[in-house]
Amino acid sequence: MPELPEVETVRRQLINLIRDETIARVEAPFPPIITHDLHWFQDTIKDQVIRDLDRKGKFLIFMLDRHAMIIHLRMEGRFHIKKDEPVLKHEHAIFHFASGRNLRYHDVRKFGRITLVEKDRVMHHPGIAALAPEPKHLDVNHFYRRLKHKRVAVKTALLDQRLVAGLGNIYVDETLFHAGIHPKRLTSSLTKKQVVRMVEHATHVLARAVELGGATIRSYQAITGVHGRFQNELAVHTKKDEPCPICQTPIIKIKVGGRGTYVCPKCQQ
DNA sequence: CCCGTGCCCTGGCGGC
DNA sequence: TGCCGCCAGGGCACGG
Repeated sequence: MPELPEVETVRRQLINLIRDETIARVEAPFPPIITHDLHWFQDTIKDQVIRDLDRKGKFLIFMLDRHAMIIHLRMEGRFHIKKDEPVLKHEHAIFHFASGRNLRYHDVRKFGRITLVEKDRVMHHPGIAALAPEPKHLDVNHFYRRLKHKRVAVKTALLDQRLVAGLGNIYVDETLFHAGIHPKRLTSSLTKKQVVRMVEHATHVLARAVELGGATIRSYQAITGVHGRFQNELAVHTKKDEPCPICQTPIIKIKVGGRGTYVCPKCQQ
């Protein structure tokens, strides 16, 4: 669920809490979260200092001394800063700092992944290497040409991080609503004008959501006690049977590419 | 190469 | 009240 705005919110909040902390020890009660031999990971990360926290698409990148730790939160990964509290059921990695505090990675569904690479190899991480630019940095002509040559639903294309980075289920539904485009439309049938409009709305929706600290729906929460406010501005996502904010027609929920999708059947043709 | 499907995983919810 | 079965979904592996 965390998409670009939620991951960016986590990044902004977390960096102020962990910058300059030294990682003294790592516990991993559920080792598969870490995509390496656990002992190698623990030995390699030990004594490195957290210098910065970056983001590429939905990936968080902890910049250490010699290595970068790349974390994808997937559906419901989150972080908490704690001290001596007991380890909870869904805390799958605990980074103990020399200061006595620790950073805990919490993930009920265990979908998230943690990878450690040498700093100059970040761009070789397969997920990051394949990332397209975010909407605000897209070359619209190039994007339009790529869409022209595909035979997939536009929603499927917008979710494909190799075509455009940062959008997930929530922001794709919102983008397509504001652009007045039906999620099942084939990308090859879109006009240049529609693609331009779509990219503009994606850019705007993401920027506005970042401004509001992301959307808090279902389980997403950035850091303990902190809630985003973008959910108050959602036009269609999660709004089944509620009136369309433009034409009052009830919003319907359909499936597109296996994903739950909210649409105004009148505004989106 | 392109596209569709299934997998990972668990809490929550609907149905009875 | 309790239990069963199914759904949610980002990224990736796999197969046609």
